Amino acid sequence: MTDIFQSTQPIYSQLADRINRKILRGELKPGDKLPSVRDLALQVNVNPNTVQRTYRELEGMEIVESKRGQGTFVTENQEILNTMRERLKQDEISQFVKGMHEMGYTDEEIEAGLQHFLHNQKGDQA
Amino acid sequence: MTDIFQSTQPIYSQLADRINRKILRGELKPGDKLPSVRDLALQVNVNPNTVQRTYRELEGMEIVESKRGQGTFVTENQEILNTMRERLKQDEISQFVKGMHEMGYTDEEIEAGLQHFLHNQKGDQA
Amino acid sequence: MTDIFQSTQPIYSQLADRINRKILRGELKPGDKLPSVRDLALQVNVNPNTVQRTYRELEGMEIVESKRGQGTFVTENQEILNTMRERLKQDEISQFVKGMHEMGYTDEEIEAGLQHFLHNQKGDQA
Amino acid sequence: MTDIFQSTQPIYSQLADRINRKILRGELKPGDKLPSVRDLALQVNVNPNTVQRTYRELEGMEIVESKRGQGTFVTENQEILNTMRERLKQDEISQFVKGMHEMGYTDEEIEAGLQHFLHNQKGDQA
DNA sequence: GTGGTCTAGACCACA
DNA sequence: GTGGTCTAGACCACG
Repeated sequence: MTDIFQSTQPIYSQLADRINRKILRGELKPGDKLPSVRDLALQVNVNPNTVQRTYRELEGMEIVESKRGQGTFVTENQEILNTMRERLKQDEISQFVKGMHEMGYTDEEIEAGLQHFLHNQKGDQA
Repeated sequence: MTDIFQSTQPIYSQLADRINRKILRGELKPGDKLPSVRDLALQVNVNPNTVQRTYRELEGMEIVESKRGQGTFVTENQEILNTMRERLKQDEISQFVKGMHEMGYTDEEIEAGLQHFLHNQKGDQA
Repeated sequence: MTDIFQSTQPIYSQLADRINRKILRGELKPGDKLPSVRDLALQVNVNPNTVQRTYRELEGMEIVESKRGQGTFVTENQEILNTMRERLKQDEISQFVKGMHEMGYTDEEIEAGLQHFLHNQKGDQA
Repeated sequence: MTDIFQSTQPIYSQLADRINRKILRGELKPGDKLPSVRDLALQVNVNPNTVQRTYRELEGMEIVESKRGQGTFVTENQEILNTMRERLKQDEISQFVKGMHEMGYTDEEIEAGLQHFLHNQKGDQA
C-alpha cells in the first residue's frame, strides 16, 4: 500500500505554507487579522483543531501573533518576514533543482534552461 | 467547501507524470514492459480504470505502446522521449518561475538565486 | 466563576515541566528512552494526544528527539540541557522572589532569610 | 492511575493559604470581615462545607475569629499575624531550596543565583 | 465572539 | 509495537 496521491505533507503544514505565501505575496500585510480558527476551518473544510495547530505552528515561527479573545494577526516584525521569505526562496530553488536533477539535467542545463525561459517569456507561459 | 488539500490534478494525470519521470530517470528504459493494469492498480492503490486511463493518456503521447495480449511498453522512439523530456523541463521551469514570482521575486533575483544555489551546493541541499 | 483550584497551566505544559526536571535531576539521562506516548498516557491518566503534545513541545525545545517507530529519546546535546537548566533556575528564583514580594518582604529580607535557612538546615526542613 | 495534575493538596488547605496571603499582602486587614461561607463558596466555586472547613482551619491557627451571628474576622492580634508571616516565609524558602536541590544546585549556587537575580532586576522579572 | 485545551477514537507511516 | 495526524465535539478563559 503506497498511496502516492494524497500529498504526504500534513494538512496543518500545507495550510501554514499557504498562509506564509499569502503574506509574502502581500495578500496579508503586517498587522492584518487572519480569519478566525473556526472560519478558516469552514473555508478550507478541515477540523478547527487542524487550523488551530496551523496557527500555533505559525506562532512558533513568530510569523503570527495570537491574542486570546481578539484573533490572530500577522507579525509587524519585518525582519522575521524577510527571514521567512529567504527561507522559502531557498526551499523553492532547492526543490526545483532536485526535480531537474531527477530528470537527468546537469547544473549547466538547468541554468541555461532557466535563462532561456526568462528571456523568452512574453505571455507564452502555462 | 474548498478542499484545497487533495491536489486538484486528477490521479490519472499524476500517475502519468510519475511514469514519465521514471522513464526520464532511466528507471524504465525504452522497450521495457510496464506493470499490468491490475498490478499497478494494486501497487498504488487506485482503481484499475484509473490506471487504464493513465496508459491511454501515455499512449496518446506516443510514449508507450500497448500490444494486445502482451502488455504496455515504453516506446523505443528516442525522438519522442526527447520531446517529452523537453516538455517536462519547460513545465518544471515554468512552475518554478511562477512560484518565485508569486513570492514577489524579480527575474533577476530568480536567476541570481539559482546561480548562488548551484555554486554553493556541496551537500547542503534538502 | 473563578475556579482557582485547577492550576491554570495546561496539562501538557505541566507534564513537560515534570519531564524536564526529571532530566535535570538525572532520573533521565541523555540518550534514555522516554515512555511511549500511550504508556505515559496511561501512567498519568491523560489522553494520549495530550502526551503527544507534551513530547512535541519538548521536541520543539530540542530537549528530546522523537524517532517514528522507535520512541522518544533525551537529547545527547549537553549544551541544550545546560541551557534548559539555567532557564529553569531563573524561573524558580523569579517565582520565589515574586512570592516573597507578595508577602511584603524586601530584597534584603529575602536574602537574609535564605542565608539563615541555608546555614541552619541540618534536617529540620519540611 | 496517578492523576498528578490536580494538585494533591486539599482544597480547604489551598483556600486557607490564599486567605493567609491576602492578609499578609494587606488585602485583608486586621479586623476585616471575611466573606460569608456561602458567598465565598460561590466565588471560588466550591462546596460551602469546604469553605466552612477552611475557616475552622484558620480559626485553629487563631488567624481569624468567628463571631456567631456576625461573621468571620481577621484577628487583631498582630503577634499571631507576625508568626504566620514568619511561618509562610520559612515555607516559601524551604520549598524554593528543595526545588533547587532537586535540580542539582548546591547551596552556594542557590545563594549566588538569588543575589545575581536581585541585583539585576530592573523590570525583567517574569 | 476570540483563541486554547482536552478527550475519544480512528487511521497512518515507519520498522 | 513506535510516533504522528485528523476529526468530532466539549469546555475553558479572555474580552
